[in-house]
Amino acid sequence: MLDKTSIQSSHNHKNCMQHALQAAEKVCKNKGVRLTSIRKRILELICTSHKAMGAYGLLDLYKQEDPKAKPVTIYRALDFLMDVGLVHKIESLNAFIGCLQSEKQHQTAIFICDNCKNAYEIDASSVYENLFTLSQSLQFKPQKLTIELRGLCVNCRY
Amino acid sequence: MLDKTSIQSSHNHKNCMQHALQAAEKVCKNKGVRLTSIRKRILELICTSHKAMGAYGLLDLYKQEDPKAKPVTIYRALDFLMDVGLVHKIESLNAFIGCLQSEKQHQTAIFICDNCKNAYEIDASSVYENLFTLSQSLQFKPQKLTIELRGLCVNCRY
DNA sequence: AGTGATATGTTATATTATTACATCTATGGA
DNA sequence: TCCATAGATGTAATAATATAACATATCACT
Repeated sequence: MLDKTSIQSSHNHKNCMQHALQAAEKVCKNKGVRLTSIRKRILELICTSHKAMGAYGLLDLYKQEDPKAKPVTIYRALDFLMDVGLVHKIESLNAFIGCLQSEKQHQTAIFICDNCKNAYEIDASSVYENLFTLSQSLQFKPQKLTIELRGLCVNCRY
Repeated sequence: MLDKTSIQSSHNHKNCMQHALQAAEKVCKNKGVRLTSIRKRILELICTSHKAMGAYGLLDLYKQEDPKAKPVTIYRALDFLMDVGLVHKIESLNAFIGCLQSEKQHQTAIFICDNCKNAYEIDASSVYENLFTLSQSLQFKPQKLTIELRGLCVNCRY
């Protein structure tokens, strides 16, 4: 689970990334789906930083290794990774981040710094509870929640 | 303020819309900005239903009245209307809805029915409080919140 | 090895949004 | 009233994001 320390610029990102990738293998195994080499590589590329990445940015990177890659190559990998819960789309940016807590069931909000572009997924269960209650009072049946906060992170706010 | 009754298919939409348009005039006057005829017409088109509308859908409608209209015509109007708070973008749909409570300061969540495509903006102040508290604990300075729930509305869930 | 399901390759195109620059219009001050 | 100018609109081109359709390849199981 992401905690307050991981939002610090100082956190050990190598560990952070390694953990995400190991979790990915585990999650795919459990679900009986295939983390093929393309999919794995796209996930790695996303996870190299906490910055949200656009599909075409990923394509540019991936093309360095496979010049014949096309947009659909990336979108297919992203669709898979999102289905499995290894990647999330940030709707307000049309961009993607790696999920650092893919093993656990999670109810998260995404905090996006408009200065450094880092995006952090933070547990927000109580916010979900709140929204579920509100849904109930409207007799609305929620299926997918999007909670995104744009602003300035602790490293960029001053 | 939108309340539980306005999510019913039965609500009187003519009133609903008229109210939104009158509020728009007021809001623009107060802010000293110009609700020109293009802008007003685009707002009217958005407000004719509670369904989220894409920019190109609006363009098609608007072209019936002004065949020379271009995408940028619509996007400029939408940008203005969003700045003033008369329209909101639904990020998860790349679509727009009219704001029915533009006079009041508001902290809302958007409930989107994936069946009938209606989208309702509902007061969610307590959710905002919750997220502000969470932000504080992360020393994150929030500037814009996006809260969207996709699911099934009371009219479509059975 | 054969079969069916899943994944990938390839081409084309759809959808959403912005840039750049020209022209027009509203508004306030001389 | 006329001018200056800021804001609004016109017009063309293009950027950025995403999907469709169909062919081929690969995996996993028998």
